[in-house]
Amino acid sequence: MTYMPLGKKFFNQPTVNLAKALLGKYLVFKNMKGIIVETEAYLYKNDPGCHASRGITSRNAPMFESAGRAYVYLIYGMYHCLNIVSGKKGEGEAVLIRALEPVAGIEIMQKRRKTKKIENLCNGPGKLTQAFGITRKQNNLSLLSGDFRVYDSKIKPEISTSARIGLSEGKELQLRFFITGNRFVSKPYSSGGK
DNA sequence: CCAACGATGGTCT
DNA sequence: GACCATCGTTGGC
Repeated sequence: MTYMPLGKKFFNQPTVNLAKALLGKYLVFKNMKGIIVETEAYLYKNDPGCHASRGITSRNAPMFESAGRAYVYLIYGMYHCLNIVSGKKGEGEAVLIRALEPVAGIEIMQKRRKTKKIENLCNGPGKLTQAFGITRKQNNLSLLSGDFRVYDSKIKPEISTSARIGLSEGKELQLRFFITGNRFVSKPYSSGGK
């Protein structure tokens, strides 16, 4: 690994900037590595789709911590979603990691995901946490030290923007970002987002 | 190809 | 008791 892990300064940029800046960077957890190819921003102001929009609760408390932590929660009783907390302490903002291009630890991911197909290992928020073995044990963990980090890269991706996926509120906001044309970006489910 | 549905459990009202 | 920042499967064309 020739690149450096990113620190405070990187995570402290405004949430939308961070959501875009994360594209093309490496997410590293233990022996697994992937290139971030799809993110969504969740804001504290005028964003009813954000978990933090109705104030602090026991679930969303990590979102109100300082930038650079993991916020991991259980969704639909069986999957986990990984966010990176951003914004100022007390605001309640985060970036959802929605898809990765697998780089290392692929055999473990294939075993956990019960498929050999590389494109199907990390192309969705519930899939990438399953592939990486990320659960609520990683909730509120700092990415500023230890074996859970974001590494810099030289990749300068072309970025596309769209509405976020799967929300019942805040659907109109254009806060989803992904690398244009990347084949590891999540596929929309035909049942059409609720 | 696309549309529909159930699994499954924590969190919030 | 309702709601979910999801996914795999099923069934029709």
